[in-house]
Amino acid sequence: MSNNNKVYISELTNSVGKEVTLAGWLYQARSSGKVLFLIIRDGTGLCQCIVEKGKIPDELFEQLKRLGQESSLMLTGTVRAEQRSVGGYELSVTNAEIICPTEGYPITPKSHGVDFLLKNRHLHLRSHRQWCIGRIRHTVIDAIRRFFNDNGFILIDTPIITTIVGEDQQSLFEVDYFGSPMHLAQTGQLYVESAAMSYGKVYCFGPTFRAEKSKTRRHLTEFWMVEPEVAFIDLPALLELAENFVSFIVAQVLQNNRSDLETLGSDIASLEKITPPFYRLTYTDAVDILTGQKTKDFLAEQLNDLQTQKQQTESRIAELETEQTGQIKQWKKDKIAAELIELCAGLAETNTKIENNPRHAALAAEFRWGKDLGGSDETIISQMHDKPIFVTHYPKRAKAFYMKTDPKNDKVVENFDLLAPAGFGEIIGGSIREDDHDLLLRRIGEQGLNPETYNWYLDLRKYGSVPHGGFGLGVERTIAWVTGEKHIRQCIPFPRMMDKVYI
RNA sequence: UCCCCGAUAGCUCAACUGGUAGAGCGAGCGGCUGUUAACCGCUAGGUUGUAGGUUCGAGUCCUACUCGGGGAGCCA
Repeated sequence: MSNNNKVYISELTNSVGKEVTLAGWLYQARSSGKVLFLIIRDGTGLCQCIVEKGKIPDELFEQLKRLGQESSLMLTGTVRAEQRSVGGYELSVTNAEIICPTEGYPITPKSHGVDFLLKNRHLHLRSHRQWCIGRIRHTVIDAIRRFFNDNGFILIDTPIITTIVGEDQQSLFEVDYFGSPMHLAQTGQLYVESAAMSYGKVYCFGPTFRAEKSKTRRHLTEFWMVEPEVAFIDLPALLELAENFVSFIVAQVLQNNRSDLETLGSDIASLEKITPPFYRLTYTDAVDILTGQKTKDFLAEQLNDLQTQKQQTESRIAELETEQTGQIKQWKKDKIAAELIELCAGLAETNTKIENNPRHAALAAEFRWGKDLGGSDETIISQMHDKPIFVTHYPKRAKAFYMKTDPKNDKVVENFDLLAPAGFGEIIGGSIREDDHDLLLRRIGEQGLNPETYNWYLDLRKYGSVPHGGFGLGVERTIAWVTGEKHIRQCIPFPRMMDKVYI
């Protein structure tokens, strides 16, 4: 077969009426006697290919009819616009070449469990949803680089094997470095700070490792983080940078991945609202909100909604169960059974929320100034807003040693978290850094860290110290928020979770 | 670290208070010229996570363990 007319599915719009060759994998196949409907994927999209008996040799028709899912093949035919077809185009096949016939591909077009799919992650990446998420991930990462590169930032690659504790000593991954204990980087921040004193505006972007014993939908032990750092910046300007940055990422995804977002069922209308300015709250405001009547009412209303939702689901389940016992076709029964499984899963989730609601309400009401905001507190604040929220000026004792004490109030630091809206929670943490040598040294001591390890970091405060600051954005959390994907593990090709690495 | 739930065919799940282990998908064979997770007929496919216990009898009850899911805590 000649490869001269080979095109990608994404380019079919330019080939209507022409004879072309597609090379790809069989994603799905249906047959209706003398017509085969083969859906092909080639990495750029899906295309339904029509094979009619009589238009190709009989022997080839029989081979194609028996072809298993994920067989690789090349199909030649004429391109036609077709509304009914996935992607909007169809290929009327005139010739075909089977490259590798496949039998027993484990991931079928039916539903599968989480564990099974993670064990088959190397194959699951081919599935349509995962493919869409991967394309959005690509856009997010490209947008991150583009934003900083176009705004005068210099990329600095920070080390992965390191001696310093950037965040928390409990969550370090130890590495045996020729007999000496070292660990994997929890952040590149301290290194980008020194680079900021050379270039002014810098960022690092790479994998980050945290051995947190957190088994939640928002945690990975290996994740990607981008950390800009700017010399001569104050907190208001840093917030402005962060909101422009996040808005740019969302805009790029909306521009480049609209069909992926649609496939995933993402909330596009909400994403379109993500423009500066974002909401700004101080930690103290947040505490007032959490302990105030508004939150009480909000949670009570939410509980009400959940109860209604629960009742609706339950009556629907009862309805289906009655229907199931009647005289109906077996396939119809199975459809009902499948719907029931889905409804029951939804019901379980609603029940968990109902169970958690009073607990979260109690936690919020009893919240006292000085504690770090818990996961549920963040969720509540984020649910009460339709745009991202900056929470600034946290109590000093809940935060890392390098954050600058607020000159106007020495109980708080000049930091911020950015909470994504609609209950998603934190995607950015950042701060102005302590630039006074003696204050920083004291903070290092207070945290029980060894000052000698930080000699080079303290040097930055000895030789031309300037006000500076930066933040870190979690890539997978951002992708999960933008796509509406429930679990962060779907947002990285090969996830590493607490106690669990599949492949 | 704690709490809750689960483990049955390759996959997703049934099997009421203990009584012969089933269905769909997938696989194989056959039918159907416009299917959208197509449909219809037939066939194959199981030591019910592991180890013990109770019982005439255990997928079902009890104990321990292993693995998984969800949540809490903790944490960007």
